[in-house]
Amino acid sequence: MRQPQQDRSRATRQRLLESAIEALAELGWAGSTVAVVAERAGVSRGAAQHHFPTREDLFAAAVEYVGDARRSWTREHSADLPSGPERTRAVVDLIVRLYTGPLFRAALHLWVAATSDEQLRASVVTLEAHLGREQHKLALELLGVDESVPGVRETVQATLDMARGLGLANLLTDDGKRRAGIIDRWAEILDATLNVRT
Amino acid sequence: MRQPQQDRSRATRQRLLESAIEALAELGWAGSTVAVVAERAGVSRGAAQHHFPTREDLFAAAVEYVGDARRSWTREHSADLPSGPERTRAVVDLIVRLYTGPLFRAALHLWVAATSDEQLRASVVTLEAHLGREQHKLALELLGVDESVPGVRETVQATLDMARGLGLANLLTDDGKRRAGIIDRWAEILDATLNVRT
DNA sequence: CACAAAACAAGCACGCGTGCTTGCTTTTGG
DNA sequence: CCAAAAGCAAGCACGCGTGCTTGTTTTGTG
Repeated sequence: MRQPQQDRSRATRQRLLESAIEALAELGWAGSTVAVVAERAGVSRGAAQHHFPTREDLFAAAVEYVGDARRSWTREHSADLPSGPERTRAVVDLIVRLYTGPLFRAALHLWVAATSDEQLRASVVTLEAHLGREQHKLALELLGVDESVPGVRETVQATLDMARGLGLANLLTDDGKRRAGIIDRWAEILDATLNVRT
Repeated sequence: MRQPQQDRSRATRQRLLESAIEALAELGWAGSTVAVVAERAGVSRGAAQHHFPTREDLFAAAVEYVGDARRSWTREHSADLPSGPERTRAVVDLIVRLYTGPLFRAALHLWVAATSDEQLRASVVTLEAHLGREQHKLALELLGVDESVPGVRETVQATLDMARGLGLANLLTDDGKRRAGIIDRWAEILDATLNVRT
Protein backbone atom coordinates (compact mmCIF):
# COMPACT_ATOMS: atom_id res chain seq x y z
CA MET A 1 0.00 0.00 0.00
CA ARG A 2 1.49 3.30 -1.05
CA GLN A 3 0.76 6.61 0.53
CA PRO A 4 -2.47 8.00 -0.84
CA GLN A 5 -2.00 11.47 -2.15
CA GLN A 6 -5.62 12.25 -1.66
CA ASP A 7 -6.60 12.91 1.89
CA ARG A 8 -10.13 12.50 0.75
CA SER A 9 -9.57 8.90 -0.14
CA ARG A 10 -7.98 8.21 3.21
CA ALA A 11 -10.81 9.88 5.01
CA THR A 12 -13.38 7.85 3.12
CA ARG A 13 -11.56 4.65 3.90
CA GLN A 14 -11.38 5.62 7.54
CA ARG A 15 -15.06 6.38 7.75
CA LEU A 16 -15.84 3.12 6.01
CA LEU A 17 -13.91 1.21 8.63
CA GLU A 18 -15.46 3.11 11.50
CA SER A 19 -18.92 2.56 10.11
CA ALA A 20 -18.13 -1.11 9.68
CA ILE A 21 -17.28 -1.74 13.33
CA GLU A 22 -20.09 0.52 14.41
CA ALA A 23 -22.58 -1.45 12.36
CA LEU A 24 -21.02 -4.66 13.62
CA ALA A 25 -21.63 -3.68 17.22
CA GLU A 26 -25.20 -2.58 16.55
CA LEU A 27 -26.50 -4.88 13.86
CA GLY A 28 -24.26 -7.91 14.05
CA TRP A 29 -22.46 -9.75 11.30
CA ALA A 30 -25.34 -10.60 9.01
CA GLY A 31 -26.86 -7.18 9.42
CA SER A 32 -23.67 -5.38 8.50
CA THR A 33 -24.24 -5.30 4.78
CA VAL A 34 -21.81 -3.39 2.63
CA ALA A 35 -24.74 -1.22 1.62
CA VAL A 36 -25.47 -0.46 5.26
CA VAL A 37 -21.86 0.29 6.04
CA ALA A 38 -21.53 2.50 2.98
CA GLU A 39 -24.68 4.38 3.83
CA ARG A 40 -23.49 4.99 7.37
CA ALA A 41 -20.20 6.25 6.06
CA GLY A 42 -22.05 8.59 3.74
CA VAL A 43 -20.68 7.11 0.51
CA SER A 44 -22.18 5.03 -2.22
CA ARG A 45 -21.85 1.28 -2.44
CA GLY A 46 -19.60 1.57 -5.43
CA ALA A 47 -17.27 3.82 -3.50
CA ALA A 48 -17.01 1.23 -0.75
CA GLN A 49 -16.32 -1.40 -3.34
CA HIS A 50 -13.60 0.75 -4.75
CA HIS A 51 -11.72 0.75 -1.47
CA PHE A 52 -12.53 -2.84 -0.54
CA PRO A 53 -13.19 -5.00 -3.60
CA THR A 54 -15.03 -7.64 -1.65
CA ARG A 55 -16.89 -7.83 1.60
CA GLU A 56 -14.18 -10.04 2.99
CA ASP A 57 -11.58 -7.39 2.31
CA LEU A 58 -13.65 -4.83 4.15
CA PHE A 59 -14.02 -6.87 7.29
CA ALA A 60 -10.49 -8.18 7.18
CA ALA A 61 -9.43 -4.55 7.39
CA ALA A 62 -12.05 -3.99 10.05
CA VAL A 63 -10.43 -6.69 12.16
CA GLU A 64 -7.16 -4.81 12.11
CA TYR A 65 -8.94 -1.59 12.81
CA VAL A 66 -10.83 -2.85 15.81
CA GLY A 67 -7.58 -4.26 17.15
CA ASP A 68 -5.88 -0.90 16.87
CA ALA A 69 -8.87 0.81 18.39
CA ARG A 70 -8.88 -1.46 21.41
CA ARG A 71 -5.15 -1.00 21.79
CA SER A 72 -5.33 2.77 21.74
CA TRP A 73 -8.37 2.80 23.99
CA THR A 74 -6.48 0.82 26.57
CA ARG A 75 -3.40 3.00 26.30
CA GLU A 76 -5.49 6.11 26.55
CA HIS A 77 -7.40 5.07 29.63
CA SER A 78 -4.58 3.41 31.50
CA ALA A 79 -2.81 6.74 31.90
CA ASP A 80 -4.87 8.16 34.72
CA LEU A 81 -5.12 5.44 37.32
CA PRO A 82 -4.90 6.10 41.03
CA SER A 83 -1.85 4.79 42.84
CA GLY A 84 -3.28 4.34 46.30
CA PRO A 85 -4.92 1.27 47.75
CA GLU A 86 -7.86 1.67 45.40
CA ARG A 87 -5.65 1.11 42.40
CA THR A 88 -6.42 -2.58 42.11
CA ARG A 89 -10.12 -1.86 41.92
CA ALA A 90 -9.51 0.78 39.27
CA VAL A 91 -7.36 -1.58 37.21
CA VAL A 92 -9.96 -4.33 37.33
CA ASP A 93 -12.60 -1.84 36.40
CA LEU A 94 -10.55 -0.66 33.46
CA ILE A 95 -10.04 -4.19 32.21
CA VAL A 96 -13.71 -4.99 32.54
CA ARG A 97 -14.70 -1.82 30.77
CA LEU A 98 -12.46 -2.83 27.92
CA TYR A 99 -14.61 -5.93 27.54
CA THR A 100 -17.96 -4.24 27.90
CA GLY A 101 -17.62 -1.38 25.48
CA PRO A 102 -18.82 -1.20 21.89
CA LEU A 103 -15.42 -2.22 20.62
CA PHE A 104 -15.72 -5.54 22.39
CA ARG A 105 -19.22 -5.97 21.03
CA ALA A 106 -17.88 -5.58 17.52
CA ALA A 107 -15.02 -7.96 18.28
CA LEU A 108 -17.47 -10.50 19.65
CA HIS A 109 -19.52 -10.48 16.49
CA LEU A 110 -16.31 -10.88 14.57
CA TRP A 111 -15.36 -13.91 16.68
CA VAL A 112 -18.56 -15.80 16.23
CA ALA A 113 -18.66 -14.94 12.55
CA ALA A 114 -15.10 -16.25 12.25
CA THR A 115 -16.40 -19.55 13.57
CA SER A 116 -17.92 -20.34 10.21
CA ASP A 117 -15.68 -18.34 7.91
CA GLU A 118 -12.22 -19.73 7.31
CA GLN A 119 -10.78 -16.51 5.92
CA LEU A 120 -12.02 -14.36 8.74
CA ARG A 121 -10.98 -16.93 11.27
CA ALA A 122 -7.35 -16.63 10.27
CA SER A 123 -7.37 -12.86 10.63
CA VAL A 124 -9.12 -12.97 13.95
CA VAL A 125 -6.96 -15.61 15.63
CA THR A 126 -3.70 -13.88 14.75
CA LEU A 127 -5.06 -10.56 15.93
CA GLU A 128 -6.42 -11.99 19.14
CA ALA A 129 -3.17 -13.83 19.85
CA HIS A 130 -1.22 -10.57 19.68
CA LEU A 131 -3.84 -8.55 21.47
CA GLY A 132 -4.28 -11.13 24.20
CA ARG A 133 -0.58 -11.17 24.94
CA GLU A 134 -0.47 -7.40 25.02
CA GLN A 135 -3.41 -7.14 27.36
CA HIS A 136 -1.83 -9.73 29.61
CA LYS A 137 1.43 -7.84 29.80
CA LEU A 138 -0.37 -4.59 30.38
CA ALA A 139 -2.42 -6.11 33.17
CA LEU A 140 0.74 -7.36 34.86
CA GLU A 141 2.24 -3.92 34.55
CA LEU A 142 -0.80 -2.03 35.77
CA LEU A 143 -1.21 -4.32 38.73
CA GLY A 144 2.49 -4.12 39.44
CA VAL A 145 2.92 -7.84 39.90
CA ASP A 146 5.66 -10.27 38.91
CA GLU A 147 4.74 -13.07 36.56
CA SER A 148 7.59 -15.26 37.78
CA VAL A 149 5.78 -15.78 41.06
CA PRO A 150 3.87 -19.04 40.75
CA GLY A 151 0.17 -18.56 40.39
CA VAL A 152 0.33 -14.93 39.36
CA ARG A 153 0.19 -15.69 35.68
CA GLU A 154 -2.91 -17.81 36.06
CA THR A 155 -4.58 -15.30 38.34
CA VAL A 156 -4.11 -12.48 35.87
CA GLN A 157 -5.36 -14.62 33.03
CA ALA A 158 -8.36 -15.56 35.10
CA THR A 159 -9.02 -11.87 35.59
CA LEU A 160 -8.99 -11.28 31.87
CA ASP A 161 -11.21 -14.28 31.25
CA MET A 162 -13.63 -13.13 33.88
CA ALA A 163 -13.75 -9.73 32.19
CA ARG A 164 -14.58 -11.47 28.91
CA GLY A 165 -17.35 -13.35 30.65
CA LEU A 166 -18.75 -10.18 32.13
CA GLY A 167 -18.71 -8.61 28.71
CA LEU A 168 -20.61 -11.55 27.36
CA ALA A 169 -23.19 -11.30 30.12
CA ASN A 170 -23.60 -7.65 29.25
CA LEU A 171 -24.51 -8.44 25.66
CA LEU A 172 -28.26 -8.78 25.97
CA THR A 173 -29.06 -7.13 29.26
CA ASP A 174 -27.49 -4.19 31.00
CA ASP A 175 -25.50 -5.61 33.83
CA GLY A 176 -24.02 -2.60 35.51
CA LYS A 177 -24.95 -3.07 39.14
CA ARG A 178 -24.20 -6.79 39.28
CA ARG A 179 -20.89 -6.11 37.60
CA ALA A 180 -19.89 -3.45 40.08
CA GLY A 181 -20.27 -5.84 42.99
CA ILE A 182 -18.22 -8.49 41.29
CA ILE A 183 -15.49 -6.02 40.45
CA ASP A 184 -15.32 -4.88 44.08
CA ARG A 185 -15.08 -8.40 45.33
CA TRP A 186 -12.53 -9.43 42.78
CA ALA A 187 -10.32 -6.49 43.58
CA GLU A 188 -10.37 -7.58 47.22
CA ILE A 189 -9.43 -11.11 46.23
CA LEU A 190 -6.63 -9.90 44.00
CA ASP A 191 -5.19 -7.75 46.77
CA ALA A 192 -5.34 -10.65 49.16
CA THR A 193 -3.95 -13.12 46.66
CA LEU A 194 -1.04 -11.35 45.02
CA ASN A 195 -0.25 -8.48 47.34
CA VAL A 196 3.36 -7.95 46.46
CA ARG A 197 3.10 -4.27 45.73
CA THR A 198 5.00 -1.71 47.76
CA MET B 1 -50.14 -28.36 22.42
CA ARG B 2 -51.93 -31.65 22.75
CA GLN B 3 -50.27 -34.99 23.19
CA PRO B 4 -49.10 -36.23 19.80
CA GLN B 5 -50.50 -39.60 19.06
CA GLN B 6 -47.81 -40.31 16.62
CA ASP B 7 -44.48 -41.13 18.13
CA ARG B 8 -43.08 -40.63 14.70
CA SER B 9 -44.01 -37.01 14.70
CA ARG B 10 -42.48 -36.49 18.09
CA ALA B 11 -39.30 -38.18 17.00
CA THR B 12 -39.07 -36.02 13.91
CA ARG B 13 -39.58 -32.88 15.95
CA GLN B 14 -36.94 -34.04 18.39
CA ARG B 15 -34.42 -34.73 15.66
CA LEU B 16 -35.18 -31.38 14.11
CA LEU B 17 -34.38 -29.62 17.36
CA GLU B 18 -31.21 -31.60 17.92
CA SER B 19 -30.05 -30.94 14.40
CA ALA B 20 -30.81 -27.27 14.89
CA ILE B 21 -28.55 -26.83 17.90
CA GLU B 22 -25.94 -29.08 16.34
CA ALA B 23 -25.91 -26.96 13.20
CA LEU B 24 -25.85 -23.85 15.36
CA ALA B 25 -22.71 -25.00 17.14
CA GLU B 26 -20.96 -25.98 13.93
CA LEU B 27 -22.15 -23.53 11.33
CA GLY B 28 -23.39 -20.57 13.32
CA TRP B 29 -26.59 -18.65 13.00
CA ALA B 30 -26.48 -17.61 9.36
CA GLY B 31 -25.25 -21.04 8.30
CA SER B 32 -28.05 -22.84 10.07
CA THR B 33 -30.52 -22.74 7.27
CA VAL B 34 -33.80 -24.58 7.67
CA ALA B 35 -32.74 -26.65 4.65
CA VAL B 36 -29.48 -27.57 6.40
CA VAL B 37 -31.22 -28.43 9.63
CA ALA B 38 -33.83 -30.50 7.81
CA GLU B 39 -31.18 -32.34 5.86
CA ARG B 40 -29.24 -33.14 9.02
CA ALA B 41 -32.41 -34.41 10.64
CA GLY B 42 -33.05 -36.60 7.64
CA VAL B 43 -36.34 -34.99 6.71
CA SER B 44 -37.42 -32.76 3.89
CA ARG B 45 -37.73 -29.03 4.09
CA GLY B 46 -41.47 -29.22 3.92
CA ALA B 47 -41.54 -31.57 6.88
CA ALA B 48 -39.55 -29.12 8.92
CA GLN B 49 -41.90 -26.39 7.91
CA HIS B 50 -44.80 -28.53 8.96
CA HIS B 51 -43.50 -28.72 12.51
CA PHE B 52 -42.19 -25.17 12.67
CA PRO B 53 -44.05 -22.86 10.31
CA THR B 54 -41.32 -20.28 10.29
CA ARG B 55 -37.64 -20.21 10.96
CA GLU B 56 -38.25 -18.13 14.03
CA ASP B 57 -40.51 -20.79 15.47
CA LEU B 58 -37.84 -23.39 14.94
CA PHE B 59 -35.16 -21.51 16.77
CA ALA B 60 -37.46 -20.26 19.47
CA ALA B 61 -38.08 -23.91 20.24
CA ALA B 62 -34.37 -24.54 19.91
CA VAL B 63 -33.72 -21.98 22.63
CA GLU B 64 -35.94 -23.93 25.02
CA TYR B 65 -34.33 -27.14 23.96
CA VAL B 66 -30.77 -26.00 24.49
CA GLY B 67 -31.81 -24.72 27.91
CA ASP B 68 -33.20 -28.09 28.88
CA ALA B 69 -30.15 -29.81 27.47
CA ARG B 70 -27.79 -27.69 29.54
CA ARG B 71 -29.91 -28.24 32.59
CA SER B 72 -29.93 -32.00 32.25
CA TRP B 73 -26.25 -32.06 31.37
CA THR B 74 -25.43 -30.25 34.58
CA ARG B 75 -27.67 -32.47 36.68
CA GLU B 76 -26.21 -35.55 35.08
CA HIS B 77 -22.59 -34.62 35.65
CA SER B 78 -22.97 -33.09 39.09
CA ALA B 79 -23.87 -36.46 40.55
CA ASP B 80 -20.41 -37.96 40.72
CA LEU B 81 -18.20 -35.36 42.30
CA PRO B 82 -15.52 -36.19 44.85
CA SER B 83 -16.08 -35.02 48.39
CA GLY B 84 -12.50 -34.69 49.56
CA PRO B 85 -10.29 -31.62 49.38
CA GLU B 86 -10.18 -31.89 45.61
CA ARG B 87 -13.90 -31.25 45.37
CA THR B 88 -13.55 -27.53 44.73
CA ARG B 89 -11.34 -28.15 41.77
CA ALA B 90 -13.79 -30.70 40.43
CA VAL B 91 -16.70 -28.31 40.82
CA VAL B 92 -14.88 -25.51 39.03
CA ASP B 93 -13.92 -27.93 36.29
CA LEU B 94 -17.52 -29.01 35.93
CA ILE B 95 -18.74 -25.44 35.64
CA VAL B 96 -16.09 -24.59 33.10
CA ARG B 97 -16.88 -27.68 31.06
CA LEU B 98 -20.48 -26.56 30.99
CA TYR B 99 -19.30 -23.41 29.25
CA THR B 100 -16.91 -25.03 26.83
CA GLY B 101 -19.05 -27.79 25.40
CA PRO B 102 -21.04 -27.77 22.18
CA LEU B 103 -24.17 -26.75 24.03
CA PHE B 104 -22.54 -23.52 25.07
CA ARG B 105 -21.32 -22.94 21.55
CA ALA B 106 -24.87 -23.21 20.31
CA ALA B 107 -26.07 -20.92 23.08
CA LEU B 108 -23.39 -18.40 22.22
CA HIS B 109 -24.47 -18.23 18.61
CA LEU B 110 -28.00 -17.80 19.85
CA TRP B 111 -26.93 -14.91 22.07
CA VAL B 112 -25.18 -12.92 19.41
CA ALA B 113 -27.96 -13.61 16.94
CA ALA B 114 -30.43 -12.37 19.54
CA THR B 115 -28.51 -9.11 19.57
CA SER B 116 -30.08 -8.11 16.27
CA ASP B 117 -33.32 -10.05 16.40
CA GLU B 118 -35.97 -8.70 18.72
CA GLN B 119 -38.05 -11.88 18.78
CA LEU B 120 -35.16 -14.14 19.55
CA ARG B 121 -33.83 -11.71 22.09
CA ALA B 122 -36.97 -12.05 24.19
CA SER B 123 -36.74 -15.83 24.25
CA VAL B 124 -33.07 -15.84 25.05
CA VAL B 125 -33.13 -13.32 27.88
CA THR B 126 -35.93 -15.08 29.74
CA LEU B 127 -34.24 -18.42 29.30
CA GLU B 128 -30.89 -17.10 30.40
CA ALA B 129 -32.38 -15.37 33.41
CA HIS B 130 -33.84 -18.65 34.65
CA LEU B 131 -30.84 -20.70 33.71
CA GLY B 132 -28.43 -18.24 35.26
CA ARG B 133 -30.25 -18.32 38.55
CA GLU B 134 -30.32 -22.09 38.52
CA GLN B 135 -26.65 -22.38 37.76
CA HIS B 136 -25.88 -19.94 40.54
CA LYS B 137 -27.89 -21.90 43.07
CA LEU B 138 -26.37 -25.13 41.91
CA ALA B 139 -22.87 -23.71 42.21
CA LEU B 140 -23.59 -22.59 45.76
CA GLU B 141 -24.87 -26.04 46.57
CA LEU B 142 -22.02 -27.92 44.94
CA LEU B 143 -19.45 -25.76 46.64
CA GLY B 144 -21.29 -26.08 49.93
CA VAL B 145 -21.15 -22.39 50.70
CA ASP B 146 -23.64 -19.97 52.24
CA GLU B 147 -24.78 -17.06 50.15
CA SER B 148 -25.65 -14.99 53.20
CA VAL B 149 -21.97 -14.59 54.00
CA PRO B 150 -20.91 -11.27 52.47
CA GLY B 151 -18.78 -11.65 49.36
CA VAL B 152 -19.74 -15.21 48.70
CA ARG B 153 -22.42 -14.31 46.22
CA GLU B 154 -20.09 -12.14 44.20
CA THR B 155 -17.31 -14.71 44.28
CA VAL B 156 -19.56 -17.43 42.95
CA GLN B 157 -20.86 -15.15 40.24
CA ALA B 158 -17.31 -14.26 39.32
CA THR B 159 -16.65 -17.97 38.95
CA LEU B 160 -19.53 -18.37 36.55
CA ASP B 161 -18.49 -15.31 34.59
CA MET B 162 -14.94 -16.56 34.37
CA ALA B 163 -16.25 -19.85 33.03
CA ARG B 164 -18.17 -17.94 30.39
CA GLY B 165 -15.00 -16.09 29.47
CA LEU B 166 -13.05 -19.31 29.17
CA GLY B 167 -15.76 -20.71 26.94
CA LEU B 168 -15.48 -17.65 24.77
CA ALA B 169 -11.73 -17.98 24.55
CA ASN B 170 -12.20 -21.58 23.52
CA LEU B 171 -14.34 -20.59 20.55
CA LEU B 172 -11.68 -20.18 17.90
CA THR B 173 -8.68 -21.99 19.32
CA ASP B 174 -8.44 -25.02 21.51
CA ASP B 175 -7.49 -23.78 24.89
CA GLY B 176 -7.22 -26.93 26.99
CA LYS B 177 -3.83 -26.59 28.63
CA ARG B 178 -4.13 -22.91 29.46
CA ARG B 179 -7.56 -23.56 30.88
CA ALA B 180 -6.38 -26.34 33.16
CA GLY B 181 -3.86 -24.06 34.86
CA ILE B 182 -6.43 -21.37 35.39
CA ILE B 183 -8.91 -23.86 36.84
CA ASP B 184 -6.28 -25.10 39.30
CA ARG B 185 -5.49 -21.60 40.41
CA TRP B 186 -9.11 -20.61 40.66
CA ALA B 187 -9.87 -23.58 42.85
CA GLU B 188 -7.05 -22.55 45.16
CA ILE B 189 -8.39 -19.04 45.35
CA LEU B 190 -11.88 -20.28 46.09
CA ASP B 191 -10.67 -22.53 48.85
CA ALA B 192 -8.70 -19.71 50.39
CA THR B 193 -11.49 -17.20 49.99
CA LEU B 194 -14.62 -19.00 51.10
CA ASN B 195 -13.37 -21.98 53.07
CA VAL B 196 -16.42 -22.59 55.21
CA ARG B 197 -16.80 -26.24 54.41
CA THR B 198 -16.43 -28.95 57.08
C1' DC C 1 -4.56 24.16 -20.16
C1' DA C 2 -5.33 19.47 -21.32
C1' DC C 3 -5.17 14.74 -20.37
C1' DA C 4 -4.94 10.67 -17.69
C1' DA C 5 -5.89 8.25 -13.60
C1' DA C 6 -8.20 7.64 -9.59
C1' DA C 7 -12.56 8.27 -6.76
C1' DC C 8 -17.16 7.78 -6.85
C1' DA C 9 -22.19 6.84 -8.41
C1' DA C 10 -25.79 3.89 -10.51
C1' DG C 11 -27.69 0.00 -12.49
C1' DC C 12 -27.86 -5.06 -13.62
C1' DA C 13 -27.52 -10.15 -13.16
C1' DC C 14 -26.81 -14.08 -10.37
C1' DG C 15 -27.19 -17.06 -6.21
C1' DC C 16 -29.67 -18.15 -2.25
C1' DG C 17 -32.88 -18.57 1.59
C1' DT C 18 -37.50 -18.10 2.98
C1' DG C 19 -42.41 -18.88 2.80
C1' DC C 20 -46.25 -20.72 0.27
C1' DT C 21 -48.84 -24.00 -2.57
C1' DT C 22 -49.79 -28.46 -4.39
C1' DG C 23 -49.89 -33.37 -4.33
C1' DC C 24 -48.93 -37.90 -2.02
C1' DT C 25 -48.62 -41.19 1.98
C1' DT C 26 -49.69 -42.76 6.52
C1' DT C 27 -52.31 -42.86 10.57
C1' DT C 28 -56.50 -42.07 13.39
C1' DG C 29 -61.41 -42.38 14.49
C1' DG C 30 -66.13 -43.64 13.24
C1' DC D 1 -63.47 -50.69 6.00
C1' DC D 2 -63.66 -45.91 4.75
C1' DA D 3 -63.14 -41.15 5.17
C1' DA D 4 -60.84 -37.33 7.34
C1' DA D 5 -56.81 -35.43 9.10
C1' DA D 6 -52.10 -35.15 9.96
C1' DG D 7 -47.26 -36.02 8.39
C1' DC D 8 -44.48 -35.34 4.68
C1' DA D 9 -42.20 -34.37 -0.14
C1' DA D 10 -41.41 -31.35 -4.15
C1' DG D 11 -41.70 -27.23 -6.72
C1' DC D 12 -42.30 -22.14 -7.34
C1' DA D 13 -42.12 -17.08 -6.58
C1' DC D 14 -40.37 -13.28 -4.05
C1' DG D 15 -36.88 -10.46 -1.54
C1' DC D 16 -32.25 -9.46 -0.83
C1' DG D 17 -27.25 -9.16 -0.79
C1' DT D 18 -23.21 -9.61 -3.42
C1' DG D 19 -20.16 -8.77 -7.25
C1' DC D 20 -19.55 -6.73 -11.72
C1' DT D 21 -19.96 -3.32 -15.37
C1' DT D 22 -20.73 1.17 -17.15
C1' DG D 23 -20.86 6.11 -16.73
C1' DT D 24 -19.59 10.61 -14.28
C1' DT D 25 -16.84 13.68 -11.45
C1' DT D 26 -12.76 15.04 -9.20
C1' DT D 27 -7.74 15.24 -8.62
C1' DG D 28 -2.96 15.46 -9.91
C1' DT D 29 0.48 16.09 -13.61
C1' DG D 30 2.97 17.19 -18.07
